[in-house]
Amino acid sequence: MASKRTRPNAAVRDAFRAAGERCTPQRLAVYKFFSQHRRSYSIADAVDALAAEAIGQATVYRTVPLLQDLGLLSRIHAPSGEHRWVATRPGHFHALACRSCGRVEEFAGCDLDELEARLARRTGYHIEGHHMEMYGLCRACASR
Amino acid sequence: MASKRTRPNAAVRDAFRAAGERCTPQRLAVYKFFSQHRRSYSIADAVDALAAEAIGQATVYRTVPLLQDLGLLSRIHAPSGEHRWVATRPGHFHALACRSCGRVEEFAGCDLDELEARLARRTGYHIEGHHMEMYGLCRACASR
DNA sequence: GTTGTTGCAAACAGTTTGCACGAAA
DNA sequence: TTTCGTGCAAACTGTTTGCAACAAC
Repeated sequence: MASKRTRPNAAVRDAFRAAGERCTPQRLAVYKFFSQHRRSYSIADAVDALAAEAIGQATVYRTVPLLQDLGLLSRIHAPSGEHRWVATRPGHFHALACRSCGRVEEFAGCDLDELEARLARRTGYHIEGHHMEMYGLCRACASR
Repeated sequence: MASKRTRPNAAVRDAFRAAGERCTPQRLAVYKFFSQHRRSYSIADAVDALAAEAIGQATVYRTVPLLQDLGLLSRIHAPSGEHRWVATRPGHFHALACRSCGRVEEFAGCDLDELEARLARRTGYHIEGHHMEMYGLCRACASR
């Protein structure tokens, strides 16, 4: 199950290579941090945790957008406005996030094509994409 | 049409009163700034523009969340991650935003109830809400 | 060997806060 | 007259950058 969501080191390595980016232990560690659990983290979380491996905060700040460009990480918006990050498979992605523990479920089918077409017709906009997230409480947090 | 989207001073005044908040010229000016055009602005935009009326930035920073609580302002997320704000009617709100000029169209019907129910069933989450935005280019920006 | 990456610390930007004054109720 | 809001400036938080040493290729 985890193998469907996260990628083994070799695959991450290939993603770097394909993009002409160097594969360093620090970058692998940043990806590993975010992909260890199926949940979102703030950059501060990552900086704190990775300091234990002597990885500097500048490296974390530089690596997160890189992983995003490679499609390995996605930004989500907590209801509070805070930005958080989740390890994801490349491609269209939506999150259902628990606002209490940070746990995240991915889902793909969002059925927004028809709504998009209708809005485009009504407004004359050229619609390029959308951003959608659901939030609430996971089963464990709800029953607490 | 504008009267449907923005509110006359008296209505804004009432919104403050109803919430037990004082109605000051500064607060009215902040709301007026955001509601003047059907588009989104960053807080920096508001600070710059309102400095001309001798309104301090702390006041802007304090007033924006207040207007949000009153349902007069909504936060949207530019694809870049930047936060922007739009004057809106209270209630369920979605934005279709032009990423070039900042113009915003409101729409309400998002048809996500069924998807929400399906996800809740599948994941066991108690879903409290969602966040959805569309972005692209408005007609004017697309034909340029 | 060449080029890109890292860690550090300093710089920077955006946001919040303490306080004395002034305005709303 | 009391209470709350405002403006200013300082403080604070989160993020970015310059640079010398170092590691990937």
